[in-house]
Amino acid sequence: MKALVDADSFYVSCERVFRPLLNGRPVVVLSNNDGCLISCSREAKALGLRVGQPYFEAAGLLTLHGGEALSANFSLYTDMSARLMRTLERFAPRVQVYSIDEAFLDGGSRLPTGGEWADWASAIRTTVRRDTGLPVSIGVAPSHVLAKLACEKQAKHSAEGIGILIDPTVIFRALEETPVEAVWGIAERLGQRLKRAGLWTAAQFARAPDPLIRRLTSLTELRLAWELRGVPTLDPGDIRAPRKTIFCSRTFAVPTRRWEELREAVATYTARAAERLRAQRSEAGAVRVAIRTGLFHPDEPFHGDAAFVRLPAPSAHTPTLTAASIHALQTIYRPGFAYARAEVLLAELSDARTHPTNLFDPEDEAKRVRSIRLMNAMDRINAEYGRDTVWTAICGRGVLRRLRQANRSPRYTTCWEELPIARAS
DNA sequence: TCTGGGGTCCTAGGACCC
DNA sequence: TCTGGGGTCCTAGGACCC
Repeated sequence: MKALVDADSFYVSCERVFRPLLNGRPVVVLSNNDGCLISCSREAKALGLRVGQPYFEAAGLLTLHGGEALSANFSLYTDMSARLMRTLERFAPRVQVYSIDEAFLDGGSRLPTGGEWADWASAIRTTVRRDTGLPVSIGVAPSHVLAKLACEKQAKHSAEGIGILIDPTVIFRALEETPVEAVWGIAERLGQRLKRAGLWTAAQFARAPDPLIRRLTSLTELRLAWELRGVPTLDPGDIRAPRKTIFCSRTFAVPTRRWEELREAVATYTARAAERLRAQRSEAGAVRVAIRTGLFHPDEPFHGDAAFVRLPAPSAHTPTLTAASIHALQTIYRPGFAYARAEVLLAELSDARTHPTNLFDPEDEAKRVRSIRLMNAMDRINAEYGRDTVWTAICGRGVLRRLRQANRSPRYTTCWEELPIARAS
């Protein structure tokens, strides 16, 4: 049996833990630059607001109903997520962290059987609420996709916040009531393709012959069908496992035509990505840089391009990676365009601990060891005294580094200066 | 005026090899 | 008219997730 634990409106709930006055009101959390909605409270959803919607479309309605929009505070959310996952580890031998706000708990000898699933799930909800302040919904079923369905279709709509899909007739009824594009892993495009072939509901999809599914879609969707039949075929992975690629990108608060500013941005994103690279003890074998102009200005000429550069040897050394990414940028930059976004991708990652020692060139090897020590020192200083305490000069302090964040809450749990203060009254 | 930032997996097709 | 058969590796792009 699998259980999916999913925090309700996670980012909004994190904010509410420290500002209970936000409870019961329409609240949204915004993406970087206060661009889009990335989390909506139940009350905000009731107003018709949706994740992904641009903020300027939602602002009026939100104000009208006494709502509030908060800038994203990822330091807070990341820390709250870690607290949530630690709490869940008390309830199952195996916890697979699937995203910042979801985890699968896997059945084991410590889990109850039969009719006790609801009690077990209920205990999890109570404990998480007490220890972290976060509301969660829980779905229990024989496979990951069914657990997700139990969570989305039943738990989220019930007062208890718990959905159980174990009995085959109950499962089948739930599948009949679920449109095929509401299945986890099937979105609009695939949904249309399946419906054109007559598969309108999750039940029809699950019962379709394998060759038909395979002809219409890929292997991924065939596995989904098996999951809906109650056979686990998916390994949802764990976000704490080492990443295979590391990505850092931003849309600029103000577009730029200047090479120097673009170079600063690319250098900065490379440094950020390299920091995460070292945190997971990896090295990158290649760097990919992409830039593009804005998407929403039809009068501005469009240009977008990407370049992939392979390094002579895998590296986690920020200056080495930066030199590669700036070289890549040089090959794609075209003067005169108003660039609105840059991306840096570190690829071909390998384990830094297995980097072969260069026995034949002791000098080169000594240089490599020194560079690792330097990077470690930089990371430790920035961890202790704040992210931008030391940085490489090419990153600059340019305008592109700043984001619009009109309404960011304090980093209540990760910054001494911003701890909440309790006063006796 | 104002539209995010991460990831994963799969497939098709091109280039190349013998 | 008729133009092999088997492989690998790489990349772009599609589709999905939160």
